[in-house]
Amino acid sequence: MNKFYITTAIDYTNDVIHIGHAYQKILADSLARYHRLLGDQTHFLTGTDEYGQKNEKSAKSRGIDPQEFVDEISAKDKKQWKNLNISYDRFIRTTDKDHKKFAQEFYLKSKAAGDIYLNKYEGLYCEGCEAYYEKKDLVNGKCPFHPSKEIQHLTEENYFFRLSKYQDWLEKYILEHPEFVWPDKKREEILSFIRGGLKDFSVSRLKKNLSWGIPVPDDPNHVIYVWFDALINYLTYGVEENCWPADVHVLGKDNQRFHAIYWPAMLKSAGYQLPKTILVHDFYSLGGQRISKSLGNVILPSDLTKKYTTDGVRYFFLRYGPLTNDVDITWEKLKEVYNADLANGLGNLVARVAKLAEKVDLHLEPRTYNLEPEVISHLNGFRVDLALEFIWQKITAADALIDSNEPWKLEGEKLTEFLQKIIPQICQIAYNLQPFLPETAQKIQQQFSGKIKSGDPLFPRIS
RNA sequence: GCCAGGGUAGCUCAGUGGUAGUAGCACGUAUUUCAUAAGUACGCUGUCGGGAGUUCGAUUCUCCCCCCUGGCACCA
Repeated sequence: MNKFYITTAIDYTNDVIHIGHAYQKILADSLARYHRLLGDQTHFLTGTDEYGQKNEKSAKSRGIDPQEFVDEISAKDKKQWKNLNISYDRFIRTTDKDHKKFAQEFYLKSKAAGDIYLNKYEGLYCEGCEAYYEKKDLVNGKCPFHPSKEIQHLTEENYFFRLSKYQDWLEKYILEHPEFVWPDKKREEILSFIRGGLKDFSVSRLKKNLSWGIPVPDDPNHVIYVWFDALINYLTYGVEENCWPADVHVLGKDNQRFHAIYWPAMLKSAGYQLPKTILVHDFYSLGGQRISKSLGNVILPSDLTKKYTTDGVRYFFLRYGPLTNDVDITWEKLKEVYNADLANGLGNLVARVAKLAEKVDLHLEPRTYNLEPEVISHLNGFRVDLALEFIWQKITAADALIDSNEPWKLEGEKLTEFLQKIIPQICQIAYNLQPFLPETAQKIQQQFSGKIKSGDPLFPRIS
């Protein structure tokens, strides 16, 4: 039996997730469901990233304890995922006990390898961004994002990870393993970044400045920097479940550098195998605007599912989502796709055939179905969009077959005969839809088993 | 500024050295009535970003220019 271990990025808990994050989870979920269908021993991990200054600050502004704060956000995220039918096997939180322990062990392993050392970090610090800036990045001596705040000149003692040591090794590794970063375009970006030179990065913060973090195990004055700790979540679960290395890390392009550069170097340092593929997807924009809290255009996945159903949203995202390109989303487009592909397409096909079958009181013998070779080949290459496009061609073909046979003019034996031909085709379509639209696939399979009845529309048309 | 990828029908995009597409949506016409005013068939529209060059011939190759997007380290 094959093993398949897939992860998503874990979401930062300073605020609830939005549709940008949702694309990633749905994508990973459909791949996980696909591998379960293949019979692979599948592990699907998602979760939340809960330490760091932003979390601590957000909690303070609400006047509550950080743990209480991240508990709340984490629970809200989980609700969103449930609403989208995300079939994760574990929801990991970086505040989980096993993760804390594992992250500390990892840190020590990397240190024992000689890759962690103490140094001084000097820099221009913006409190709003909770980040250091180079002088050249400032606008009139102020932070470009928080011009009202004063830039602070800080010196802080940090532990550093010796990333520079891994530069040549990593470049060679990526060249020799073209499947390591997907798609190609992103791999080129990573390579050019590596060639620009890798600098050591800090992996700790002083506890007196930031207490909300995992303690550095051999220095009580420090906590582990969020990035270093967060990446390790994949390994925490992977080692426990004995499914490391991961087959796919699914993440957004904002995270590609951390996953494609820091993470492999960290793993190499601590003596672990590298994940097989880093799948980097692009972003949604909303009516031409970047999705962001400050623009006030954040949409929750639950806002969309209310109107378009869970599978409706899954379909739209998977078929037309930002897999290898940024994609602009509008309510208008969503409605058009819903009506054209789901109501008029899949839903109507099922409805018209079910009604005909009901007329002759048809019973069908159970049959087995299989994934189409084209679907398999597209999914092995992560192209959920092309897989769905292929399935929709089958839907159109089924509609055309119905029209050319005019079954509504047939009666008795002849009608039964035709239905026995067309219904398995629809069931085959439903079988292939399982990774993408699990509820709908199941409904169709149920409707066409045993005594067939016409029922409520799968996707009522929206005007 | 540097690097990468793009600019093709109203929209989203595919594509090729021989006056563009088997594409989907939208639109139009016909047709059908089993179905969610759904389906099917047929059709419409484009100076293929601008200019120059190579070529018998370029949307496709080369050069220049314009525009868009992304990356250019501690932004989960």
